[in-house]
Amino acid sequence: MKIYNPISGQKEGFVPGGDEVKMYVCGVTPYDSCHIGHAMSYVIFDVVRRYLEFRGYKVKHVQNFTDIDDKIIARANELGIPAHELTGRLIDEYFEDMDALNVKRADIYPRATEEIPDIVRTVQGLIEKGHAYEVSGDVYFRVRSAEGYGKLSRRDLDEMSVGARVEVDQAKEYPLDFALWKAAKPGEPSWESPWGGGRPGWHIECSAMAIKYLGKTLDIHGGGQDLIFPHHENEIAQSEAFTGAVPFVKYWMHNGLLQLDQDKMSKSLGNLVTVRELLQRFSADAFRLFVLSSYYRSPLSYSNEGLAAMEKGVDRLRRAAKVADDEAQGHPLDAESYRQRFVEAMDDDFNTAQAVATLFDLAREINRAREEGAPIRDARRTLRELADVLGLTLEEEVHLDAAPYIKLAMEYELASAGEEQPASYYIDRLIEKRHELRRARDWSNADKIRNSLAEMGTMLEDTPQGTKWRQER
RNA sequence: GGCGACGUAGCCAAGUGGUUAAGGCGGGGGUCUGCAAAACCCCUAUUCGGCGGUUCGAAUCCGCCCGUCGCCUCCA
Repeated sequence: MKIYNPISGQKEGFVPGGDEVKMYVCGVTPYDSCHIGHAMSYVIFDVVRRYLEFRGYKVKHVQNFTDIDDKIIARANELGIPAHELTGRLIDEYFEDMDALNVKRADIYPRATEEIPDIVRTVQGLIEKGHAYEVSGDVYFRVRSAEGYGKLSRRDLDEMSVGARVEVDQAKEYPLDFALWKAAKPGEPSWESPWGGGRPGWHIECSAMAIKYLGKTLDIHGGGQDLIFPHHENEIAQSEAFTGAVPFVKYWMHNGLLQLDQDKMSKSLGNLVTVRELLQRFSADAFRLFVLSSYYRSPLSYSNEGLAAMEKGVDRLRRAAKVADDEAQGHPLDAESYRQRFVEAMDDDFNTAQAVATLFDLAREINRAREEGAPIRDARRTLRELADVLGLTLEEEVHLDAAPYIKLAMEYELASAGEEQPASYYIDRLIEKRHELRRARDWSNADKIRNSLAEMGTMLEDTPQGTKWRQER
């Protein structure tokens, strides 16, 4: 396997440090609902994790919640609730959203507020080693003391136009020094520390938690490209300074950002689509396919048209994965070459676009073999297995409101008012009715039923095994 | 201003030195069907933003130009 390493700028062979792949993914700061940019990132790293497991690696996956920061405090104040109540609520929502997207849960989800002792210990260690200093209750990291600062984001301290966009804080020794610990202002949530009441700075909790749960050296550390600077650069600086182990991370992975209407989708710009809004219109499979049809490092532009196209595509895969096997005779379709292509693609820095293409080719081959009457059971199983590596369930998500179907069934005297069978019951009745009409060669009335159902998104297909229906979104 | 990406068919998107430039969506034609739908088959970029250069050979390497975007500030 090869993974692109942003520090060297090249794809490098993947060799984990031990038996277990140590993987850390930057989690969310829960001050608002998850949007599809987050979803994209977590889908990508979910696939990284699934693929590693598929390849036989044992993976320990840790993902944090930064559940204390300025925005959380501001938002909680706005809503008039304690910060922990806000974050608790949003973390629950996060899990619901990710479950709906079929994102596997990480092994551990540490929260900054529950790791304060370790964070304090880390800050203290950095002070003792001369990499950090305290100024009236705040503690800053001494960027100048960090070996190779800027190696991830390719920045040179001397060339950075300090203060060009941010006001320089006079308390710091050096403008780019960043806060490890922030003294609490009155009324803010705070924790005790050797420097008085306060809370952790943004970057330190990731280092403290990663080191605590995964050790001094991580195999994979993931996040959005927007985290490269300053977040990940600072994580490297403080982690390496604290543990002395270099590198802190063997393979950094950064996903390109999701764009909407030409701009990056972000909370601060307000141009976002939440995961819930997305899932009202499209299936999780369609979204995953959308994300996985391009390279994880490239930016991607969200559009409803694009998602709709993926919905059609995923439908093809679903059908191929579902088709009946019958009692086919002859040489079974061998899907081994497709599995190989899939593995080859994924081995090359998770080339999911090629992997997806392989799935479509296999689907076509399955359909063709079925038409020729060859056994396809094994091939279908392979399709499902490979789809699962990409987190695609290939299951239809049908939840129909029975009311319009009852109404239609009543027109044909197939139901009476007050009945409450599920929608599928009435669809079956209507299909039977249509059969009668077709047997009587009353095509126009038979077509009328089919058209009425189609208007509700229920599409009929006449096959040798009888009439089947499926629901379109 | 500094750093970094990217520009491939109607749309999305792989491919990064050498047989016919993946795949999806859309479009056209056909097979099947009462008609459809689904599925399958065929077609849909002689060409990879533009101009030069290196090379036996470039979408792929180099230079310049044009255009788009991200980061440099909270962000997945």
